Amino acid sequence: METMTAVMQEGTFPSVSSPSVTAPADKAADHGDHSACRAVNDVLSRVGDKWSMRVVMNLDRGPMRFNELRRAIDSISQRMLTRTLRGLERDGLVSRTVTPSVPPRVDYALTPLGQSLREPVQALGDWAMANRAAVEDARTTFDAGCDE
Amino acid sequence: METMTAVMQEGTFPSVSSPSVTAPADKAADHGDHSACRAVNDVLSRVGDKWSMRVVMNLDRGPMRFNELRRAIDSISQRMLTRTLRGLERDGLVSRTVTPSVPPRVDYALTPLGQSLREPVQALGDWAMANRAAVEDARTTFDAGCDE
DNA sequence: CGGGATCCCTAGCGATACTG
DNA sequence: CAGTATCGCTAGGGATCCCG
Repeated sequence: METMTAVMQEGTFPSVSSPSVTAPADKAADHGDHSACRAVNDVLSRVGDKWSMRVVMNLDRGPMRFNELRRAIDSISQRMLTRTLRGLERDGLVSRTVTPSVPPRVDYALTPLGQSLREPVQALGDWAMANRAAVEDARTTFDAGCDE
Repeated sequence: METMTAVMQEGTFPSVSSPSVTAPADKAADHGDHSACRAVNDVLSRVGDKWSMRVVMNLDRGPMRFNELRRAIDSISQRMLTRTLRGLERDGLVSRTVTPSVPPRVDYALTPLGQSLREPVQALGDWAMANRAAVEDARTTFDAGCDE
């Protein structure tokens, strides 16, 4: 077995409501809500994972079987689909339903928790769509200025 | 992302390896929106990166110098801070300002683009905070049922 | 102080091949 | 069909030393 999501120890994340944009030189260290940071880092790992969100997005349209998902995502290897689904299942984002028929049938579906995750992820997706041009442009500019 | 090969020598920083844009015009891969998927995967990689968001969150409180950031994030290595900042700068999320004084001074700050990213990320952070108990519970249950 | 260059170890992931 | 198991590669990332 293995630990899929690397849990870290400290840092800062939510509750960043100190808009002292012009006043540095004070405490530089994070203010320690360790558990909060861990949770955020945790979900970020899930989301940032190469395949998790692809799976979630596909599952959004209803339950799917293993190879159905495999074909839908297309470029994913069978190994990674298995591992990704296990991770999502472990986190309670996806449910796994086995139907012991003659060819065994397994359906994967989003749990309510999984569905609720879709919303903030969608927001991030919207940001990506809205700003990808800016980002790509910045990249081009940066690369050019670096090499010239 | 295709032009990022000659810029660095030790391996270019983040980015999603190859978003499965294998060329065939049809093939009925995902559900249509290839470019959208690529953009989302892209930003997801940034966000899911171990350090990027930590840096962004710290920078939210105003410009900071290199070692100031280093101390703030604390567990980050100098190498990763450099690389993370480069990546964020390349994507236009962070600006780098050099002041050629006797001890050289370099300030990093969030660009407007970087600040705008904070919002959807915050939403994700909120989700994490709201559901971390559910996730941890699911994990415990899963692990127990798996090993018992 | 800021950051490039090296060394090296580990996790992530893809490609088979095999099983119920 | 739905996995599990094994191998091997490479990108991620920590530690260290060095330089302007």
